[in-house]
Amino acid sequence: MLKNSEFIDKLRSSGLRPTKQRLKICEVLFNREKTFHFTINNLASQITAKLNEKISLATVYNTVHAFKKKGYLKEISINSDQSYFDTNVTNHHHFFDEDTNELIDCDDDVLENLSIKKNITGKKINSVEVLIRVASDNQNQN
Amino acid sequence: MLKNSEFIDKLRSSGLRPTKQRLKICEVLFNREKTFHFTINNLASQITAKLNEKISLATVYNTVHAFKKKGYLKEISINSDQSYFDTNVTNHHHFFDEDTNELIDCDDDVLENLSIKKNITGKKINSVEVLIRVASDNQNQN
DNA sequence: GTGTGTGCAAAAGGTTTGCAAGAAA
DNA sequence: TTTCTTGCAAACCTTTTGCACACAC
Repeated sequence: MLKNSEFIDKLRSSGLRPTKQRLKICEVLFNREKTFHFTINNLASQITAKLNEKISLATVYNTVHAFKKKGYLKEISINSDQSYFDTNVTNHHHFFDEDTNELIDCDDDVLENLSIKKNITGKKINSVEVLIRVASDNQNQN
Repeated sequence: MLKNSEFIDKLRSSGLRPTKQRLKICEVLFNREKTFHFTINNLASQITAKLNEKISLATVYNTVHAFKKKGYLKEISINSDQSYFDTNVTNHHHFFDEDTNELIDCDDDVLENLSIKKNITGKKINSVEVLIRVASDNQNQN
């Protein structure tokens, strides 16, 4: 629940100009109690719905990528036709509900003592992502 | 290292007609010592290279999806502009080398005692995928 | 003023689809 | 002969790009 002036500071301190569009996007992304997951289209719709205003898709893409680069957003790996992002940038994992295409955060106690015992020589680990795919219990798979 | 007649049986028993194209794709995918990772374009190139023959991209897509559906292939979740598949359909995890866009299988001892302690109510777990992104140790991330 | 950001439309790139011709059963 | 499969091109959809205009500094 940040104020507009806080967004302006945040952007400026990252070297991003606080433009009208970026502030709108901040408002939709960060001015809420809980973190959440979204796709670009998803986000564009929310901007239109919440703010009664349209921002060019190209600008939404630009901004989301800029925010990701600055560490304000995380991209989640799912095989899907579109990219999912998360405003929760802390280290955590996900359930993916294949019935609804919904992403759900894992609580810390879902995956206790996950640890990587070995690594590729000469490489450093950038991230460890666990995705647990779930579906309705009585669903016919085929 | 399967023979052609084995592919024919395998396909027929899955309800897939053993067409010339599917057998060629089987040959490239399964007639080798080790399992491997590929993208569709990747696979199409290998078909052209190894068999000196071109198979329509649409057919490659069809076949790969049919094989995935039958459980002969696994799709790997990576945020990338294309889909990665694995001929190793056993339960295992991956490193993804962000420098080279290369997938590498995790040995079993990389992730010991990984276990899911809780699940979403009313859902069953279809899969648990761990992706460890790595990059060159001295790479400047920005 | 200078450099960055925006927005539109067009392009790109991977994937899917429609449909007619061909092959398997 | 009936059904499934192939192959091509076109369609599709998400994402990226080029460029002129506008805005932040």
